[in-house]
Amino acid sequence: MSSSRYAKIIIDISADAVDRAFTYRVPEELMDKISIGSRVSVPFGRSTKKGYVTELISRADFDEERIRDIGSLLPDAVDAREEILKIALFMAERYGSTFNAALKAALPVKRSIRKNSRQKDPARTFEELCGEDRLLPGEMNSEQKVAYEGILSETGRPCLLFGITGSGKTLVYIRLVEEMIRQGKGSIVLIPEISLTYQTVRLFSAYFSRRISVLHSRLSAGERYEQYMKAERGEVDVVIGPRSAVFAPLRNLGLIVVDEEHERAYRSDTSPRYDTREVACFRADMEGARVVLGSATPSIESYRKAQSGQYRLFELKNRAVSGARLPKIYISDMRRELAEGNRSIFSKELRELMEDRLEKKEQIMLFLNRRGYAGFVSCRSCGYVVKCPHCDVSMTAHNEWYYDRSGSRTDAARLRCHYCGHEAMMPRRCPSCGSPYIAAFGTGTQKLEQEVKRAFPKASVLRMDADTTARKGSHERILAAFSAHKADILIGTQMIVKGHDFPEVTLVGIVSADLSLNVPEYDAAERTFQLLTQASGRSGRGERSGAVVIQSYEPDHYAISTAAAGDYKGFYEREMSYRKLLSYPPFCRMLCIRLQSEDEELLERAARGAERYFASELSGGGNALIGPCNASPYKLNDIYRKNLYIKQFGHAIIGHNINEDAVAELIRIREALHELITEKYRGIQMSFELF
DNA sequence: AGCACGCCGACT
DNA sequence: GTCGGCGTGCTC
Repeated sequence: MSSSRYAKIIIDISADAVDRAFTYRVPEELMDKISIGSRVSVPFGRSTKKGYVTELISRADFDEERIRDIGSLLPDAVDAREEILKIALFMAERYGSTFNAALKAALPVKRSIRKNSRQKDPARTFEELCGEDRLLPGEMNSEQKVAYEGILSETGRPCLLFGITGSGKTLVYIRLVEEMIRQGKGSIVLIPEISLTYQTVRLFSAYFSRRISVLHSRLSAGERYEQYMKAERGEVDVVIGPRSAVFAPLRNLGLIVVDEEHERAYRSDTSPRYDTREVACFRADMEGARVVLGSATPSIESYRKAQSGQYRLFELKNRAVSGARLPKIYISDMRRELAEGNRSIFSKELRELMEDRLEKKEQIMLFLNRRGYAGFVSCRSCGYVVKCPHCDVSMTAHNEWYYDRSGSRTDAARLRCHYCGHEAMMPRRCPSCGSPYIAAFGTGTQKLEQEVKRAFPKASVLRMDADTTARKGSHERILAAFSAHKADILIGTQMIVKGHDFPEVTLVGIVSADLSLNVPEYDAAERTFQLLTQASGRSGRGERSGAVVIQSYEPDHYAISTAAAGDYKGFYEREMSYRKLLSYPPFCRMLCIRLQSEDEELLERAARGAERYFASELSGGGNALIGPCNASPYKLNDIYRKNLYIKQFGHAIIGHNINEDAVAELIRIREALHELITEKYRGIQMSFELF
């Protein structure tokens, strides 16, 4: 370190033009203080900027005359550890972001905590929350032991822990973390999202109460920073948190667990659009740690990797708690219901089972993946559909009420855009033809609630969706009320499905399985299967056995039939043959290039330009371009969006480790198109996603 | 990201 | 004549 007279420094500006290292001279007094990852202040142009030291070198690699001195070493700033720099470099390369943007994703913002008397250590808060119902794990059963021993004996490969709901994956994680602690190593446990009631969080916080850091969305920037520094200082053995926790600066990392590995939340939706599982594997490989991916419904790509030997597979096929039975699953064919004259939201089966459960004072959950009152508003005379003026989507009707000047309650329908939040009045007459026959169609959770109340007037109903949980704490309040059996029926969107344990629920109704099946994405069936499996798992968790009703207009679809049969492998086979037929991942690697601009015409030209460039320079060698096509929605917040998809399946047939070559090829294509667009079509925003 | 340099339109 | 528009290019 003593001979390092120069430092390569990445300046803290997220722009392509400066996203490279600049060389600075290390002043005498900083020579023994600066190391890789140091946060420094440097003169840049005519201003002063912050930056990170990425390399120390002894000889100048730039015109000596023009090299400037490092200004100062920033006191108590968040230095990046060398591993984090390497991860950021990997992310910048793989996901096409700037190095800076990657570093920003990986490092917390330094912010001091406003010392507020009510603020506590988040781990403590969880401990108290768990209170008397300390959920202490017991002994592992034989399946769990096999997985545990196997994971510990595996070196090099990530492990996929495929365990049905209730098979006790968490106990395996806990024992692994304990073993790591015994070996003096730290662990990171990733979960798709943190809610106060999430079981894995509760178990971990109760079990590792002191030396755990819990990162959740309610932490302020200061608290987050504090938790980060605790890990940095070696004060914790376990960090549990969402995807960003994969960057936790634990010393001597031994294990990364990715729980519910199939969840979408593991893909970042802002640049850098990283896949947490890939980052976890990269980091673990670099630091000699193990990776465990756990799921009851593994993602197609992970299961495929387990099949091809890239991952090692462990299965938990039995429920850990004896006596817990799997629910009975009914599929209601809504076409037949309609043909038989049933035009209501409920199939005959669902209605009868609901009546039965209400009579027995058992609880019901109804799942519908659309909030608001109705999906769209349209004119029955001319067919006009009310659209958001800023987005290319139909407005959703919402029922709202307010107290007018005289103090009486008034109901009013309002229209809302679920993408940008734009609101408008429900028109009384068609804005296009003036006809009064304008009405709301389709069903959202609000309308479902209304229909439930009408059909079952004596039942008490709770609704949980983005609209009823807007205020802080309402999420927990609704779940607590339902848990205490203050309501018979809980209606909700996605958010009621995730990991909650209500022993008195003996009926789950999936009001429309088709909503997620019919989204225009290649993995719609996979996501439907996961959703149905997860929702079904909510029923009959206690002593009484449960039932599930799946309503669909497409009841023979394999995603529905295999989910109903609890047949993961059957689903996997069908889905794989579909993916193969249409050349979708994992039979290729796919790069999505998103272009956007306020200028629709410029966007059109850029997309065509990219298409032509691909055709003349990049096609062949197993590459194929799909598109350009309009993104969904085409216009969002007054910005037009188009996508191009490039598939790379030249190496796919080989089966083993196809991915890295294909990814390298797609990165090459991405760089070429990035250059083209930035040079020739200024004003176009560009981002990438890798599948 | 900033900031300067540079080359064309309407104003003190 | 010059003030100022933002296209282009550079920052160790």
